[in-house]
Order: sequence, then C-alpha cells, then structure tokens
Amino acid sequence: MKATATQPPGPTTARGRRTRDALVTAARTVFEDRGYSGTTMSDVADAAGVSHGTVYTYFAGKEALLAAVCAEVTGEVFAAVRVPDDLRGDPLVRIEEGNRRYLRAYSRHARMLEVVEQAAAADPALRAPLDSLRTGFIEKAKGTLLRFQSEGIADRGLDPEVAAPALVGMVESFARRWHAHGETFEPEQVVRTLTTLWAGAIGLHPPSTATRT
Amino acid sequence: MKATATQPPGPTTARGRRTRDALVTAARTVFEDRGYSGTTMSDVADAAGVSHGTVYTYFAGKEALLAAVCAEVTGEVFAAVRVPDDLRGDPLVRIEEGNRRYLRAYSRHARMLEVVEQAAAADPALRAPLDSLRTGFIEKAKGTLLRFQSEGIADRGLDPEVAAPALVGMVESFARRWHAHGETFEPEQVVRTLTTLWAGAIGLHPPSTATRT
Amino acid sequence: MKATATQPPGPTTARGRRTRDALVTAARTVFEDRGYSGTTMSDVADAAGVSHGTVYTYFAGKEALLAAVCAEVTGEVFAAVRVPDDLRGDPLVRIEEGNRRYLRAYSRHARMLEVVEQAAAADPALRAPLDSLRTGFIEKAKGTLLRFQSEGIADRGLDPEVAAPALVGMVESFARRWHAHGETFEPEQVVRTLTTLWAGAIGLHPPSTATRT
Amino acid sequence: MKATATQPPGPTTARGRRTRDALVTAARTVFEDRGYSGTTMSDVADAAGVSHGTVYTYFAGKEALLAAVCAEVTGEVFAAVRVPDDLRGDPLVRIEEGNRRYLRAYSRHARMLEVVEQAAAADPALRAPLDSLRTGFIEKAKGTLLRFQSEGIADRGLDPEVAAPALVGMVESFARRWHAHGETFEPEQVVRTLTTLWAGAIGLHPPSTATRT
DNA sequence: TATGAATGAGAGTTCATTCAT
DNA sequence: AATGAATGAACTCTCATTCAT
Repeated sequence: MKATATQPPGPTTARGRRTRDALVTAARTVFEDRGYSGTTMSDVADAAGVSHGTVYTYFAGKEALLAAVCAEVTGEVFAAVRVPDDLRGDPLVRIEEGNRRYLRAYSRHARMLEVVEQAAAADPALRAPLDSLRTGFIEKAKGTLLRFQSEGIADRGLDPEVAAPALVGMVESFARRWHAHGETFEPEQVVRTLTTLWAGAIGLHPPSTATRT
Repeated sequence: MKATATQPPGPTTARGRRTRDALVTAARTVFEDRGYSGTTMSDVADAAGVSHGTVYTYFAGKEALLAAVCAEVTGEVFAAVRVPDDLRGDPLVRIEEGNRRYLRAYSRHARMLEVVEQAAAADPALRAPLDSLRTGFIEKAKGTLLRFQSEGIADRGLDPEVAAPALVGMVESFARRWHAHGETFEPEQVVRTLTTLWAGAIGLHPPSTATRT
Repeated sequence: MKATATQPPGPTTARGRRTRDALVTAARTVFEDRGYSGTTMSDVADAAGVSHGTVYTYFAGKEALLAAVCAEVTGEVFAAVRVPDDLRGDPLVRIEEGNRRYLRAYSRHARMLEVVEQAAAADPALRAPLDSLRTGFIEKAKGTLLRFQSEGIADRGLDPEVAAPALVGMVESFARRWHAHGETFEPEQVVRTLTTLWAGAIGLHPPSTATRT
Repeated sequence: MKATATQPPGPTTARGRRTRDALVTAARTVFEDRGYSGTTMSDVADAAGVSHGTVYTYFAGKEALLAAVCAEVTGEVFAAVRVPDDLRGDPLVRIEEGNRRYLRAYSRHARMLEVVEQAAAADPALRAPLDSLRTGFIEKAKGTLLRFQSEGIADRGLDPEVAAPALVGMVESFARRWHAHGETFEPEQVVRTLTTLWAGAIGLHPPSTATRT
C-alpha cells in the first residue's frame, strides 16, 4: 500500500480550473491510448501541455488521476442510459430503449471502462466506481423485473437476484465484445436481437404482443 | 517495445521437464496470488525453488510464462465443459448441464482468468488464448442454437451471430460477478435460473417431452 | 515511513563478496565527502564502479547502506579504544591511555560519526549504533569511577550516573571540535590536559602522585 | 550549488513586520516538530497562515529562514546564561550558577539546537551561528579560568586553550544527552555534580571562604 | 504585499533481462 | 542445466523556487 497522500485542494482560480480540466481531458485520451499501466504521468503532462510536476498540483498521484477520469466517465454513462418517462408504457419498448441507450453509451466509453477494469485489478481501490455503475444497472433491471412479475407479465418463477445481474451482464458483455473485436454488426439488428432475448428470458407475454405483429 | 526474444526450445532431459513443470505450477500459484503485474520473475523462481536466471532457460520472458499457464488453464476449462453425448436428448437438460459445467469450471479457474484478462489489457498479445476460449464457447452455443432453430424448437427470428455471444456472455458475466463479490448463491438455484433465462431467451418450446416418448 | 524492504541475502560467491565490500568502502568515502543527504545512490555506485541497480542487490536502500558503514565504523572505534591489561596499574596512566586512544580513534572516524549523526536526525532508526557506542564508553567510565571510589582514591560524593556521561562527553566533544575546526593542537599536550581535567574532576588523589612529581 | 539569492530587504510596513514575525515563529515550531530537512516551505507557510509564495517575500530561501530562527535562538540562549555581577564573589558559586543557567537555557532550546546542528551537517553555511554561540561560551570559560589561574586558585599547569573547550563541551554534551534520552535526573543534583567536576578539573582550591571573610 | 499556479531538476527504487561462471 | 551477479531504462513523486496576476 501507499501512505495516503493528501488530496490537493481544488483549484481556486480560473486558470487553475482550466489546467485541471485540461489534465483530466488529456488523461482520458492517454489512458485510452496506452492503458493505465502503460501511461506515465509525464505522458499526461505532455498531452496537457504542462510540466509533469503540475499534475501533482491537482492530483495526489496516478491513481487519483484515474479516479477523476473514472468519475467523469461513469457519470456520463449512467446519465446517458436513463430512459425517459414517456417510454414507460409498453414493456417491450421500454426494454428496447434501455438496451439501445446502454449499448450506445457503453460503446462510447468502452475503452475507458476496460482501462479502469485493468487498473482495478492491480489496485482494488479503483473498483468502487465500476461496481457502483454496474450495481446501478442491476438495481434498475431488478426493479423492472419485479414490476413485470407483479403485473403478471413476466415469469414469476425467476429469482430476480440472479436474473437481473445475468441479463445486465448479457448486454454488457455483448457490448464489450462488440467493441473489443472489429466485428461489425448492424446496430438496430443488435438492439432487436438483445431485446428479444431479454424479453424471452423473463417470459414476457405482454398484451403488447398483439400490437406488435 | 520489446526485442522479440526467441522462445527457448523445450526441455530435453527429464530433469529439465521437471523444472519446467515446477515453474508453470509455481507461476500459476503466484499469478493467482499477486496478479500479473504484481508478480516478479523472482517471485516465480523462488516459488519454484530455482534461481531467477533459470526461468529464462525455459521461457522467453514473463509474457511467455503467462502464456504457458494460460494454455493450461484454458485447456482445463474447455475440457471440463464438454457435455457428454448421453445428455444430448432433451434440449433443456442439455442447456442446463452446459451451464452447470460452465459455472463449475469457471469457479475453479476464475482467479486465473481474471489475471489473464488483467494482463491482456496491458499486452494485447495475451488476448489470444482468452479469445479462443470464448470463441469456442460461442461457436458451441451457435451450433446448438442453429440446431434448435432447424428443429423448429427455437425462435427462428434470432440472429445466431448476436444471440450466441450474448448468451455465453450472460453466463460468463454472472460467473465472474459471482466470484468477484462475496455473494453467496445456492448453486443449483443459479443453474436453474440461468437455464430458464437461456431457454426463454431463445424461445425454446420443446415438444421435447412429447417427441421423446 | 517506508514499507520495510526485505534485506537482501548476503553474497554467496567470491565475486559478490568483492562487490559488496567495494560498495561499503565506496559508500564510506562518499558519505564522508558529501554527507548522508548529499550522497545519492548513484554516487556510491559510480565510486564502486558498478551500475546503480547493483547497490540494491546488496542493500535494501540508502539507509541500509549507511547502517553497514556505520557498523563497520563503530566496531573499529570500539576496538581501537580498548586499553590493554598491562596498563591497569597506575590510575592516572590508565586514564591517560584511555584518553589517548579515544582521541586517536575518534579523529580517524570523526567525519563519519558526524555523518551518521546527521542521518540519525532525519531517521531515528540509525540512532541505535551511535547510542550503543556512546553507552559503551559511558559504562566503561562508570566502572572505572566506581572502582576508584571503592578504592578510596576518588571523590565518593560524585554521582557516577552524572559524572560518567559528563566526562565521556568532555573528551568526545573536544575531539569533535578539534576535528571540525582546523585548530591545531599538539596531541600529547591535549592528552595531558584532558587527563589532568579528568583526574581532577573525580578528585583523584592516588599514591601515584608521589611517583609523578 | 545554488544561485546566491539576494536577501530581500526587511519589511517596511507594519503589516509586513507582522507577517515576517509570524513566519519566524511558525518556522521555529515547524522546524522543532519535523527537523530541517523534514520541513517544507509549504509547511511553514501553512503554519503562518500565508501562501508559500509569501515566504520568499521575506526570506531568500529555506536556509535564510533557518538562519533567522537560529539567530533568535542563539540570542536567547546567550542572554539567559549571563551570570549577574553580584554572584561574582565566590568562584564555586559562580561556576555553579553558570552551569545552572546553561543547563536551563539548553533545555528550553535543545530541540532547536539539535535541528540547527542537523542542518549544519548538510549545509556548512549554517554552522556559523552555532559556532559563535559555542565560541562565546568557550571564551567566557577561558576568561574565568585565566582569572582563577592568575589569582592562584586554579591549576596553573592547565592549558586554557584546551581546558576551556573541554569543560564547556562537558556541560553541553551532558545537556544534550539529558535531553535526547528520556533520562530523568534531579536537576539540582546534576548542577551540583557538574560543578564539582568543573571545580575539581581545574584544581580549584579556593581560599575563597578564608578570603571572603 | 500576497497569492497560488507552474516549473523541472533530481531522487530513490524496481525489475525484466543478460551473461559470465 | 543452473546460478546469481550485474545491468540500466523507466517510473513515480517531492519540493525549493519563480512569476504572472
């Protein structure tokens, strides 16, 4: 472990804020390019156009820098996935829209999430934001499933504690694989297929099926 | 970058074989303990009871060492998951048995797979064995799905290119999460639930029992 | 503080022993030249004619290196000061010979002792050898004083717990000052004076005084 | 080496004087707490409640800051040790009172003197104030001894050039040791013993009482 | 006078890898 | 085949000092 270096205070001047932002942005790019362990503090400083000592003016160390980038990323992902209320009506539409948004958001940030995962393997402290992101999605899925079950339109025999992480994992792992390999799928085809899988998996038999044919 | 070191030839004497085996075994233990980047060549040499120079007699470098361990592990996993022919009859049973074996095999090797993934994030050359493991499972799933579709017992509207990785990913990501967190599930309950999801996802409506008679 | 780095094992080959010795010798010279904080590991490596990584083959760090030098020095000082038994007769001669040897040994090692003291101020772990050296002399002085008192040839009103450190300190601080400044004293004149002070201080009135006149 | 920074001019406004004083006071506390090399300019600035850039408004650098603190301390010590004229009569009383005051002053400032010594070891420029303090005491002792010798109440065979530094060193090194270790002595007992040693060392045989009457 | 952002030289340390024995 | 001494590039992090505002 490391002697917990004191986190520097936030910048107080406009110039400081600008520099800090430049550092986070630069870090994001460089981390995506070279991975966590492949990135040196000097790489980041260079990319931000400051001396490497300056990085330590704003971040206690490499880890804190990644944490800052990570917070930004998970925030963006989570925000991008929120399904608006007006799509609440049809269960299938709701699932589909969720998947569409998730895949879109995940793709944009896939590399960075991969990098964080790499870093977290070496430094468990970085696991937290990833976990809370994932848990957030799982909780959402669990809520959806429970509602469907209580409405009688989903298989009541399913254990939501198992089903929810499994289904979230299904979409996430597909997205990861999609990004990692060069494989080219037609996005809407993917969305449709995953939605069918999701719906079928929970035994969805909505009145909407009638409408859909 | 790295000067492409030539892979040393395999051991020719019995003693050499013994040393090599000891190294692979030691490496496996140490990697699981400390992760890839957390492990030094000396750690491995110490654990195997040889001097660190000796490691280079058998392996071109750290990466080659991990590759050797990785080959062993993926081989074991793949072998452990093969479903015997006599369970081929009932589709549901077949899926269930596949999931059961997969989860079991994954648990045994979860830590090592995690380590390889960590290493692969930093060094893409290590990606290959992981990919081929995953691809193997996906191909199997694809074959199964195609057969079910041609037998008319699964949803013919599903694109197997999307569905297969998604379903394999569902089980894998559940297994990973299961291992990573301390969460305790009742194994058979998990198998049942994942099987229900799998079957429902592909729209399995087995005339199986009927046909079987 | 520092994560206690594991102390490397001693060298096992002749070559290793040679290198280690060269490092200790080089370190001694360089420390004397530049002080502890003014010396870099590379300075030492250069002086020993090895790469700087090699230093870490034998010493866990800078501190361990100083400790090794320090052990050597304190050992030498202590050995050099032992007064042979055949001078045990006359108390005055005994005191004089003790002072003579102490001053001589101290002068030879004054700079290094100063350096260790400097280092100890920043890192209390290094205080130990210095303290035990000093305590060794004080104990010896205390023993001498007690014997003289019990023989009735020294002032019985003196508290040896105070007098012993004071008298040892008198000689030590003179030696230090002598070395630090360029001041040139005639060595035997110094020995004579310090001996007179020592003897007078403890109220020595030996039968020997008769002989001495 | 270091670019000889020009010493900033003294503060001209009342506010400036206040800030400068705050800095010296803060520096004294922090140096005592963390030692010279363990103290950063920011530590001092923080303790004084100013930004670290401000320190350079008043002091050319870290060294100059220590010099300022050091001047204050040595001044206080020297002042505290002056023996008032009305104790000039009895030689023994005079010696005793000198020792009492010295020990008292030393205790109050022991830590800071230690710190300065530490700094001086790395940077000889800081040696000056310490040396002049010590030299001051030695000169005083020399004067005393010479007077006693000329009055015929001290051993005329002693070389004051050697005896004076030795005796001052005796008291100083005792005080240092007293402070450094946790040892608890009864102060008056120490004063008495040191005085006896001092007096005996110079062969004081005061017709004092006789003369005094 | 005060601020605090920026600098950058430089330190200690690690470890994969090479190579003489 | 085995050893372990030697290498040296590379890295993270510190902090005295400067300077625009």
